[in-house]
Amino acid sequence: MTKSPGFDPRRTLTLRDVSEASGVSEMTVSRVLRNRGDVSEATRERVLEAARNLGYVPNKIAGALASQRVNLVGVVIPSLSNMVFPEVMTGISEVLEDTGLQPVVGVTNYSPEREESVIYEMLSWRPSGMIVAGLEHTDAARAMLAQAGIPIVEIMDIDGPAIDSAVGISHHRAGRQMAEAIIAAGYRRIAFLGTMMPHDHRARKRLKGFEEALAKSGLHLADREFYSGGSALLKGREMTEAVLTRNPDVDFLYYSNDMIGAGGLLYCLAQGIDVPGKVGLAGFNGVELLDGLPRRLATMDACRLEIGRRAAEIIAGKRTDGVVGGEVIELFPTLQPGDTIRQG
Amino acid sequence: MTKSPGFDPRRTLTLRDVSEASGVSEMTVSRVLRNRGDVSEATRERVLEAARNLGYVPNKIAGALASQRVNLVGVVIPSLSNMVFPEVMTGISEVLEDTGLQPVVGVTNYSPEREESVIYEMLSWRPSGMIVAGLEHTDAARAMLAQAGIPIVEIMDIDGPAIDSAVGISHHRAGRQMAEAIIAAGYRRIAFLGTMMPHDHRARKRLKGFEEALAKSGLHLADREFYSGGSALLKGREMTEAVLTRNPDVDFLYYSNDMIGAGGLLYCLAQGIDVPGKVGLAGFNGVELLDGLPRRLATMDACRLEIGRRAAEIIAGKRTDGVVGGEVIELFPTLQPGDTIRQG
DNA sequence: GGATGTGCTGTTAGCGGTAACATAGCCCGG
DNA sequence: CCGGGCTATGTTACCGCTAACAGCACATCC
Repeated sequence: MTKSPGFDPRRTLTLRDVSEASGVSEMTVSRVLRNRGDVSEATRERVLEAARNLGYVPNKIAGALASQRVNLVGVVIPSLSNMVFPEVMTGISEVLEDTGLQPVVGVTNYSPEREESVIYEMLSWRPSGMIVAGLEHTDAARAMLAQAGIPIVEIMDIDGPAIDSAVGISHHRAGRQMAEAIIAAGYRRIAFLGTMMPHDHRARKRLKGFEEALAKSGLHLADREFYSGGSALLKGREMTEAVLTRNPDVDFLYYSNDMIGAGGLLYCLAQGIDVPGKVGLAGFNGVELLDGLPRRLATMDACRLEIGRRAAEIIAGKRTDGVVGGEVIELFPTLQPGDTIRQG
Repeated sequence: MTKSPGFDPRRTLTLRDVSEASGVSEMTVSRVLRNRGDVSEATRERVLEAARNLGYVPNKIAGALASQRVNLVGVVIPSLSNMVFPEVMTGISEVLEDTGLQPVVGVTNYSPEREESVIYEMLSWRPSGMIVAGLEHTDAARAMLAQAGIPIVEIMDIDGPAIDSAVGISHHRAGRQMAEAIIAAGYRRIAFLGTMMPHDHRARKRLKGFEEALAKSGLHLADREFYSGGSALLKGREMTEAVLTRNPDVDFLYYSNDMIGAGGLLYCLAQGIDVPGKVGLAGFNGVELLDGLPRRLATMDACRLEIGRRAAEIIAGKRTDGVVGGEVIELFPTLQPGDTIRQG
């Protein structure tokens, strides 16, 4: 027994069904449904009513093939679970909302191979544009994107050559700035705690900038600790304990993201360690979560919302302009010292 | 000046281009690219080489239209930013990975109207199946889904009638169980702290079950506090302070999610309140984040990963089976007492 | 030797829409 | 009363690919 009601909608509906039900040509129905071209008010209503009664849902596959237009924007990001990309998505959606464009996300889990295949899949749907996180891609992926003939925006990072357009911050500079602030505050025995993912290029660039700035002041990392997987908050705690046990005279902990930084902060507070007096702490991203912690962790916001917005604007704009040249937009994150860096 | 290399890829490539480049018919190229039907090893290689050289990316729009098959599964969820749905997505992706099916997410922000339009958009791409969070939808949305002629799986919740299949837990029961555990532990003056979103039906059902269980023991909520927006961790803190100030003799705080529960826990610890002696706490979801907290918050996991997996399995299975009837799978969350409920 | 595969490739006819171009009715001015 | 310019609708030819079938060469079997 099927669960369908009285009449049988076995075959999926097409324009023809609506056209027959309303006594006009398929073309007229198409026009009504897309609000394009002139249709008399009378027929418009007749058609809409017929469509509604039948429960007709247009077939975008056919429409897209015929019109050579697809109102989709591919968004390729490494992960959904770290609070940073959802916010980028929010920015993108906000802007795309009233452009008729729709974002479609693909997740790569920081794997270049997976990214390549996600990009391939997406391009095979012939989207109107692509937004891809990062500047590092396989050669094949880069080639596909370059040849696609649609606007491409690489986001988050601008430390490197872009395929077309790019919107992001300089992670290298961000790392440097943080190091400078830490040194200025008088810390000298500085440790780094971060992810082990070889493909988190942005974390890597921050660390590089950070170390360069240390070197400029004649310093080098006193210790470093890496992790992968698991609860970032817990890992932050554990790593912090490991570093402070191994190296009790370390006076600053620089975390590659806020989540492990928060874990570290909670650990220090629980141990009664004087923060920021004896040990200073800093993370990266400016995630909302920090607002709820007992003490404000120093961080640097990554302009995530703004990056999403700008990227979407480029896609939406280019579609109308037909502009060819790529533009690179650099955003500047602000250092939020919070309460975990000594003032002075 | 265009940024294209030597030859000009102005027109996007089609099967014909590959067919001409390799000297076989379009059909043969199509067969090679899809690994379907017999093609001699010699031609297969010739075709693949030509395709690779040209940088050909198949047009799935055309393919889908011709074959009447779309390897997409629509996933409609209320939000990406609360850590619960990303995990569901993980489960879905895991299972879909090797079925040739691909998930496409749509986000509704807990708005029924937005959900309706997201569903409409998705159905217009004629996906192979749909996974939709929750059982509550507009009449129109429900009708569209029912008529679509594809497997529909409603997830997260099973307290109500499903359109087709459903995978989830009983939030009503979950609320009840938590109340029973709390009462059994000897708490009597119990407050609820949660979201204000009228469309978070699952939180609502948990509260309902919770109150019913209280009533059965002759109890009723001593206080309640609602919020919306902002950092959940911070809100949890603030709400907890508000409740405990207004009502100093409250001895248990039941939170509608782990994030505000975590905020509350941090607040209580900072205030030196005896947890779970003077005040007990419990949240809901079993998010990973809790692992990193100074004390383990009592919670109930919502089986998110498992829900995603099962839902995807139903979609993947039905496609091959052609089974019609809908199945309802109830999962049973386990109560994790943590350290914030007195041990009786 | 003719029937019967079997392995490979090509041909034809759409899939369900839409762009572009008719066409038909109507109003208008001269 | 005719040409011209509407507005409202219909016709035709695809969009790029694939299902289904057809064809052909060669091997196999009685």
